Amino acid sequence: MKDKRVHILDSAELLFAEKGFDGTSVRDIAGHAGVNLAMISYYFGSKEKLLVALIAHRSSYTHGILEELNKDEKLSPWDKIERLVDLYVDKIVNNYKFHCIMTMHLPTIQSDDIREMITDIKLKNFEQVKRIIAEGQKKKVFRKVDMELTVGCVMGTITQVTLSKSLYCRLMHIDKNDEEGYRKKMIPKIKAHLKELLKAHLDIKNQN
Amino acid sequence: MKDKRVHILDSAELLFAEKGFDGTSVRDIAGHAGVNLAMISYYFGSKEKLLVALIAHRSSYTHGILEELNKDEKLSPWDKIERLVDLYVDKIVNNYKFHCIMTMHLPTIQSDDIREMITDIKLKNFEQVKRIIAEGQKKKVFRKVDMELTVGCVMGTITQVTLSKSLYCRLMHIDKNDEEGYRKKMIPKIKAHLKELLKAHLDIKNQN
DNA sequence: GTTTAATTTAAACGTTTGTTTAATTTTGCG
DNA sequence: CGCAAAATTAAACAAACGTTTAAATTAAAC
Repeated sequence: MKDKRVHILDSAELLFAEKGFDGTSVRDIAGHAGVNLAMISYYFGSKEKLLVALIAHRSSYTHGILEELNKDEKLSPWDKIERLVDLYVDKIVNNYKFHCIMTMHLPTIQSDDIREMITDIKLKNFEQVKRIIAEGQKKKVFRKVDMELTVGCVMGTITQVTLSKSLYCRLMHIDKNDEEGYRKKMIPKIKAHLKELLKAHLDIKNQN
Repeated sequence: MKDKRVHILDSAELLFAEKGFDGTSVRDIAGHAGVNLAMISYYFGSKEKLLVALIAHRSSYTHGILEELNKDEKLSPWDKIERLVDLYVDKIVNNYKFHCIMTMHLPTIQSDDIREMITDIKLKNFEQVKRIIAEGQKKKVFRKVDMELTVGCVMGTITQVTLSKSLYCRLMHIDKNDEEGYRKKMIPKIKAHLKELLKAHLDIKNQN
């Protein structure tokens, strides 16, 4: 059954996100996935290789979408910014468990291979976003901004709200256990805010 | 010697930030601090209580500074925003190890007490910042914005750049091992970017 | 139906974990 | 000095860790 591999990966994702890589034991994962302890070594080789498999499994398709968005010549720079915000907010909020692992636990992971792998994925996505901004600047629609920090701001805002979920639930009077209600309220809020923010920040007319 | 307590706290901070709470053993900390393993239990009681002591030790003074800034009636809303950015960037970048622990590892910490403690600290600081923005809105200098997300954006940007340090070093062609050079270049960059961003975002004249 | 390979299992492996113990050394005070 | 309290130590503790083993079960192929 191929299902078992996926079961293990799903359980690992959930537990790594909640308790961290080191805070999660192989027994935890096996128990949660309902498989024998030894199956994890049998399928993935080791706990660390399980993490690698998880990352590869989850981060395969993002880059393709960004590339498509970039190539679309029918869209104006402002359109692309809007789509970009939608894309990232949806992706991160809906896969926030995986996003937790990628951002929170990256620095604590000792394996150089894994760190390198994650950095590469991030760098490639970064380049795509930079190209969108650069295009807007070339067309004299966007003003000159610090591109790295502009991207960092968008990513950082989403990450912040995602990682400090319980904090923002308290601030915004949302029940933190109502996963579905949280998304329904939060996603449009973040999208609107980021679009507004970028509009003010990037608009060449707001030069100061 | 009181020094030994501080030694242990410093080592714990460094190692928790680098390897995470669960990724750091009490033996690691004792070894790094140059003290006997049993001293940690002797002084702090347990590994978890050591973390509590660390948090209490580091997060004592921030709130006072924010309160002072808020009360200062000689400063305009824009002045306060500038000072706020300076304050936060300096604080986070210079204490980025502690900041790592507070943001990255908070969700993975199982103890409800500690989580509650950290959330409380963050909430209090949050309220102070919101009051600054609210004051600017009352004085018709700032426009109406989503306050929670505006604060989230500032915090998120700094956190993003701080946590993904190695990524931003690669992006900005800074040697990631040159700690001092990194700060010298990065701190003014982040400050300038955030001030510019907030100027565009908050200015009542940029209504759209 | 027999044989071979793939899967699944319980048990055990040697380490490492956080914490405690009990003995020893250092310190502060009369 | 003498002596009690505090600090420090090496050793041991049981529990949990990631991984391996070798036997048992299931699936696939001929």
